[in-house]
Amino acid sequence: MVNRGLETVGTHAAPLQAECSQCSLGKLCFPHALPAAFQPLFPLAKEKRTQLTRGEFLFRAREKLAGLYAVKAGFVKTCMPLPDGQSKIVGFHAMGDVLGLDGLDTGIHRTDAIALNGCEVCMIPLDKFETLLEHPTESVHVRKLLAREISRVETNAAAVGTLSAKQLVASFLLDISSRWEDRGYSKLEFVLFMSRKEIGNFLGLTFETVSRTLSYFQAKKWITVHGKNMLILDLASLQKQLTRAT
Amino acid sequence: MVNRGLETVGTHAAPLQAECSQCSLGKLCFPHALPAAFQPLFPLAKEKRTQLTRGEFLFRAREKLAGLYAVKAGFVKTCMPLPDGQSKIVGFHAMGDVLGLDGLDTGIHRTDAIALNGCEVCMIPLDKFETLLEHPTESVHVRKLLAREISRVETNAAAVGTLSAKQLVASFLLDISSRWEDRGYSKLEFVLFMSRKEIGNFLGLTFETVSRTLSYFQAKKWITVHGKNMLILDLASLQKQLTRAT
DNA sequence: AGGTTGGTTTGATCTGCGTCAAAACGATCT
DNA sequence: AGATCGTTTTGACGCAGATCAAACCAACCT
Repeated sequence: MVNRGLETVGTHAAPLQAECSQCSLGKLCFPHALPAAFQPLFPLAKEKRTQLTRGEFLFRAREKLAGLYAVKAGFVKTCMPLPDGQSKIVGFHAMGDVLGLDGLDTGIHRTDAIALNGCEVCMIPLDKFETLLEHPTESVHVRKLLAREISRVETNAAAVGTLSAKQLVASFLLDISSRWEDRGYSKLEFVLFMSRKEIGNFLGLTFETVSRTLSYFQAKKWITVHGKNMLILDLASLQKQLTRAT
Repeated sequence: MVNRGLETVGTHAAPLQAECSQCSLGKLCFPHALPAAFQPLFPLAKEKRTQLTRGEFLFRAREKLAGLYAVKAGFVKTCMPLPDGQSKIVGFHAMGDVLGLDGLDTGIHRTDAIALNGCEVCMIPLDKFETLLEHPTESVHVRKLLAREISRVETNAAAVGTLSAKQLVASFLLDISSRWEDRGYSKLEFVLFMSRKEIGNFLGLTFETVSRTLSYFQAKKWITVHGKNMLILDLASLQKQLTRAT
């Protein structure tokens, strides 16, 4: 297998292995939609709805934070600009996800948020948000949102810096699958809402490698792909990719 | 150069490039020590001081969150267990850094925190922490800490998934350098407080590659290394590594 | 001192994935 | 229908970095 500087922590490796579904690299793609924390926060802000079309910016890096956003429908990607003028996708977001947290410390966004398709978002202006925070319950919710985002990104980072191409693509599919399931859709059949290029960018791979890997999975009869239409035939084999070596 | 699925965002690449020091990959290694937010939070908790020796755990993944910790002296690494029993370092932490935020949403740690050398930490028990949060000013500080941590990890992730080995090692050195400077020490001469293996783990490289890269930098007369003793001879050339292609 | 242990350096190979290239496919236009 | 454009697939090739291996060094023993 590929070993990029990983070390085994002998002290507690065995017991952890069994129950480590929390820290698993399955949850790769979306922030966990937080219905519980999300519900109490956003109804008040319902009036501020926006429609976006594919490619439109919800906000841009280096821009002043105007408020927080919740995705109501459609899909959004967040991208971090790199020093050389390129851009790296750091997350895909769907209904129920909250965006804009990245600007909460400095008041300035560090990422671009771009609509992947026609989508609808609502926003809480910053001042309204801050008065909301005076309620301790709201304050807790926001803290949880932030902590959860840390989990997501950290897990992600661990994955991208560690796994092989096959493992990355597998965990990407599994993540989407479990997200779909959480939202009440089929976990075995869904439509990818982003291009191979975007998947590659997100995972730190080229789109050719993504394509090849999907073809490989298909040859193994683990999935069926036609363009963006995904059908998972053998979930277990995909999951095994994550624990086993290549 | 190495291109792993990056795309250029044409719309605003040019203007960003100039002022993009915020999002730069320079700040790779530590969370930003937050003296401003840190000071008001922790004096109250001074009584709970702990000494740790090399290799000791401050807390473990899957353990219940007992409180938050502040590093007073020495160095700590945080590691995320992977499904296969290995472990990936997600951060190095020094004096002034706050640890334990990763458990704030679920109440359970997702990472191990392990002392790299003899070090001293103080902690705020969870209940005391929560009463503290009733003060709006403290609450804001904590929110900023969390948001800042998101920045750190996200920037990190973008780097590890994107840069070449030389770029990664260069940005690692530059990050430590700037941290040292922030804390009032020399930015050109310092002692690495972690092994090559740990650097490799953190950056997603093997220790051999880290070693080779350091030797390469030395051959170029950009640095001098003797074991863990680092002397930076040509900061500018290291920085150029980040913007230019290999 | 000599021996052991763990970290570091350096060399020699191997391979996964990036790169270059071309063909196939799908969507949208006229 | 055909033409154009972007996306996806597939192939051939090369290279950065992983792997295997051996030598070296420092810190610690006894």
